[in-house]
Amino acid sequence: MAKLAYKTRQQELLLSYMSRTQGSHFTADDVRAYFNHKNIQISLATIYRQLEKFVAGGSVHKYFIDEHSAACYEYSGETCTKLENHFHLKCEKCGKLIHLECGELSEIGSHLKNEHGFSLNPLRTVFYGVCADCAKCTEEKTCE
Amino acid sequence: MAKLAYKTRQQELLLSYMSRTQGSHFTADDVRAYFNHKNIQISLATIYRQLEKFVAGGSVHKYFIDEHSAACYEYSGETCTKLENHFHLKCEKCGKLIHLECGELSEIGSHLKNEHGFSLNPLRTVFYGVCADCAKCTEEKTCE
DNA sequence: TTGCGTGCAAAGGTTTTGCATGGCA
DNA sequence: TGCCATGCAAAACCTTTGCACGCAA
Repeated sequence: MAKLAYKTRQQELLLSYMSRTQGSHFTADDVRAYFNHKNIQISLATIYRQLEKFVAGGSVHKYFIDEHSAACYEYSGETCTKLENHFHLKCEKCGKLIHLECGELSEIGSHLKNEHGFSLNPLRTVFYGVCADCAKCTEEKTCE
Repeated sequence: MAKLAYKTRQQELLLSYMSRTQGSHFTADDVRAYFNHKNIQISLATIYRQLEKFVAGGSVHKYFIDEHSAACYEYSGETCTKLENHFHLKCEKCGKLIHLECGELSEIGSHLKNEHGFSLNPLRTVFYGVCADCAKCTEEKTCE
């Protein structure tokens, strides 16, 4: 599969963007907009192609939060292991994406593996539901 | 939100389709193709609009398995409770979608609720990973 | 020099929407 | 009759792809 054979200006730009946003997620268009704002041109097609390579290489993770909106990318640098207990919770009400570090939750993975032979990929899995804030608001009938 | 105000021919068609496919999932285009094959015309726009109403009403569940492919719909009839322990596992290798009934797994929901205040919606959540068959094949180096 | 990377524009596929018409109650 | 539902076509959206050119090694 595609490798990072050459070092290019665009690749450096993308890396610099991802370093500063480490720990949060971004879309391909976020990258384009960021550089466009600084009068630096970089093609969307190139961003997609570069991201695809990083995803294949394992240093960027890709997941989808909203049905047909843009794909989310998240840079983990070289410390892939740090993301082992990293889960994504998506609130169906307010749309908030919660990054959750929870060792207990990773037991799901063990259960799925041992009982069902399924190797969970927590980096791509997004848990949908209602976050604490929205649940509170619904009870109090103050939101929505 | 949109309600099933009127009873129409197209709505009956959709219901008849969903009754026979209960327990599995389908896309909007599956419905169109099925009826088109029988020389019964029904517009895709209508299917989408009808499905949206059923989803809002709670008797149809909607989720996404493949990134930018079509949305999946699943009819639960009037027995919504039956789907409480119903989870979806999606294999990243072979693309297979596994419908899993597991009481233990629903403890994730409890944990998320009690420890993190998050109300999981298992009907929309899809667990990504590698299924038993594909894991086996990878070990034996016979697949891919 | 070799061949990968880039940029542009066009195509791809699914879903939504505007508008006129049709049909339920 | 009044309003909702339908059908068609066009639009919207994100992403991929073909092709010619540029650039890294």
